[in-house]
Amino acid sequence: MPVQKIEKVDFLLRCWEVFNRQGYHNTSMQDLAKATGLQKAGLYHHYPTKQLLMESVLDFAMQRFRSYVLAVAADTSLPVEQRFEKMLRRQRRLAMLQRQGCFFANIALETGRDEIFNKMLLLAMEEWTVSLSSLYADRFEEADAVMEARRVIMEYEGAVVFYKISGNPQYLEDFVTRATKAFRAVPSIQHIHHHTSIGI
Amino acid sequence: MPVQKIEKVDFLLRCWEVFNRQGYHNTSMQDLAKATGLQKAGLYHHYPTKQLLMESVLDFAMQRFRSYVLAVAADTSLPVEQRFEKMLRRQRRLAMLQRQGCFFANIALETGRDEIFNKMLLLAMEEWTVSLSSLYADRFEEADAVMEARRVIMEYEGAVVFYKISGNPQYLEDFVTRATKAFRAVPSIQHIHHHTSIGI
Amino acid sequence: MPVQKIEKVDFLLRCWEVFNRQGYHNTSMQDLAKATGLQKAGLYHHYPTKQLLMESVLDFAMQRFRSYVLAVAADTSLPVEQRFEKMLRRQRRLAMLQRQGCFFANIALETGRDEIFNKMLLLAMEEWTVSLSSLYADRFEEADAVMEARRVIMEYEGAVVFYKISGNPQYLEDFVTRATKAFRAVPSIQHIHHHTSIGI
Amino acid sequence: MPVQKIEKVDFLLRCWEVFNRQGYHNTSMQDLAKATGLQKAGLYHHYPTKQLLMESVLDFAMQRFRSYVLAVAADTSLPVEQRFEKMLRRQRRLAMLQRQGCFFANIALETGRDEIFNKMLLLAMEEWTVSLSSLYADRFEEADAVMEARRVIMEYEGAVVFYKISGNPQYLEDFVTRATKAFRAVPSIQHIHHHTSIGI
DNA sequence: TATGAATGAGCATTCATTCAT
DNA sequence: TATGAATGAATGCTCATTCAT
Repeated sequence: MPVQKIEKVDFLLRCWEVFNRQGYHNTSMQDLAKATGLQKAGLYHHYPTKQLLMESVLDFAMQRFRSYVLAVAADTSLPVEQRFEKMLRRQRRLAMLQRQGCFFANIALETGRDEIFNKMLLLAMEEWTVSLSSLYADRFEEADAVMEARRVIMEYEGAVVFYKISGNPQYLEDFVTRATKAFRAVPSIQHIHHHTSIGI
Repeated sequence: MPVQKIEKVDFLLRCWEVFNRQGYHNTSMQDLAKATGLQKAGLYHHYPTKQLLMESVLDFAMQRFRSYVLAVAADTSLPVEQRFEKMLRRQRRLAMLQRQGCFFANIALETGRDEIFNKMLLLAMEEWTVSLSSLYADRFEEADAVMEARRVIMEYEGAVVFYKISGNPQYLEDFVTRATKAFRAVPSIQHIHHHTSIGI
Repeated sequence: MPVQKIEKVDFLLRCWEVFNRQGYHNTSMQDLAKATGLQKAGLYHHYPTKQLLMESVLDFAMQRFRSYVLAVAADTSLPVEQRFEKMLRRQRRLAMLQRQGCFFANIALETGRDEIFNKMLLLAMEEWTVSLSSLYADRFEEADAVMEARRVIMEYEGAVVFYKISGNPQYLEDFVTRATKAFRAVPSIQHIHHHTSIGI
Repeated sequence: MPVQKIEKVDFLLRCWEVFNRQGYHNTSMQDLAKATGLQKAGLYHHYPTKQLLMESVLDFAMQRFRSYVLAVAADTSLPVEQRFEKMLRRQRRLAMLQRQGCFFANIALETGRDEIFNKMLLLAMEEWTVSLSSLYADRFEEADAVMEARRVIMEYEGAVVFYKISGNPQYLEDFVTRATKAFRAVPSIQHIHHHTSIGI
């Protein structure tokens, strides 16, 4: 019963854990009630349907993803390369929590055809892309940066598939190594721009 | 002797369609009965549990994937580049059938944590990797070919995630274009070997 | 607060009737729903499984047996012989309700090998034995009183078997007559004690 | 498939074991098929319904009971007391086979109200009574012998109830001891008759 | 004679949801 | 606001039985 804000966060966190572990359809309101300590009817007091509850959870998951992963990209106190690697490492760590993989992809593949959460999920994926592309913008032009960011996210999602069915974290580790090395291999264009602007 | 109401292949195909459309947990035996024209109890005459039925469906899906996608890699009547592109195009076409994406990834992300189909799924992904790496072997050494094949499959799976929540086939199209171009950009080592062997 | 559709005692009584009439395995939750006026799902709100429901019913049956049959043994307002006969008559009456016989024996023979209700059933039989032996204590020493009580209960259970397959209440009637006569034939040791104590 | 006589006996024996272990309602045709090695449809080839199959099994059980237990009473090569004890010992041994108790009583209490096997069961119980009373005829007049035989059978059935829920064979052992001792305690009237007839 | 396939009804149990208090 | 009680529909699975071959 989220009377205070802190309790609401805790409530959504627990729901997120259950949905992430069991999937959307395989999670019952009963499961959520048990996980949160509320009565089943209590859930309906706050969220009129399971679907709307899930939307709140997706929203909550995006907020957490933003502050834990995406925020790294904006942390200008670190050099770009370090920010890039740190982001990927955090994605990886997230996927390995109880071997749940990527929450967004889990729900995407399970419910994509139902068109039920697609709007939120696509927004999440696009925000992620924009965030990561802000790092690639140091090395590529705008359009290429976005494309490369999306490509790396795709690769990550695929790595998660291999990880999830094998339980082997090496797939994720290799992904981070590979992507980071590739990132470092591209020379910064910021530098060039700098020189140019100074030169003139 | 067996006076079946439906051919086994046809039966499994219909089940595959339903599972692919609705996912494992969200598909009921009733759904499968309706789709195949059998009674619920009739399903149980042939498959003792839903899980074992799904295993047969996974097996069937792998066979079809083998003959429709993986077989292309072995078709030496075509040059390597054409085989590569043809394979990816067929993967893409498969994903776009009723916007179902990749059957293996769908089930992987939905049931991965249950460890229920992981063995079969991992075998499928590895066979796919081996098949695709046989094309990369034309450009890379053994180890690198495998790694590059796996990387491309991962990218494909990620592209499918984007496709599934957006409905936009461009994600898949771009993937095919990108991967094919990258493949063509790498010079064949067959050529070099040839020269070398002749040179000596 | 609890806005129940049916009183708990009434609910358990109806379930007891059904189980007693049809046996454990041959009674479905549907049968119990119909008999109690609840929906099937409603039953599960109160009892998580059929087995646990049955345990509650067994408990309820024991309580009723206690207050209807066993209580007679403790009613010191009646002479021992009358209490003895009254107890047996009440057992008999119970067995003849809808020709159901002895609930405990019914369930015992049906589910005994499953070891599912044995603990409760044995407790019931032992309590019954203790209760009846308190009357025999007027005629026998402790150990013999218990043995004789158990023997008479056994004879009763056998009489019920004959009654149940024949529908002929004479078997039960004869049992009551026989046991009562035998009881009366044994001289009270209370009496002897009396004389002795006076004699000294 | 009882092609030969010996196979039919074996078939019925296996069915008897299953019914005795699981009860009538809790035994499925599937269970019987598995136990006998026949196909389910094969069972229906020989017995049109489960109920009729059970009737054959009851018949078979009675035959076996006759030759294993009741036959002892007719074995005039042994003195009456030994025949009596031997009969009870065999009953007891039968009840302890896999702790199944008395087949007739099991089915009686489970299905008695259904009136479905009562005719056969009552015949069995009466034949048993007659057989045992032939031994009591050595000690009692006709009517008393029958009554006493019935009473001892009842006591046995009750002992089986205690045995089945406790698993403790002492209940059966005590029954045999008690009944045998009581039998021996009654003087033979054969002797008296002899003297009388000779005397005149 | 024997059997694999099939079925309609039913099993214990769970679902998302509603409602009176 | 919170909850115990209730529900109609559905879940995976089993039942006794039938039928074509």
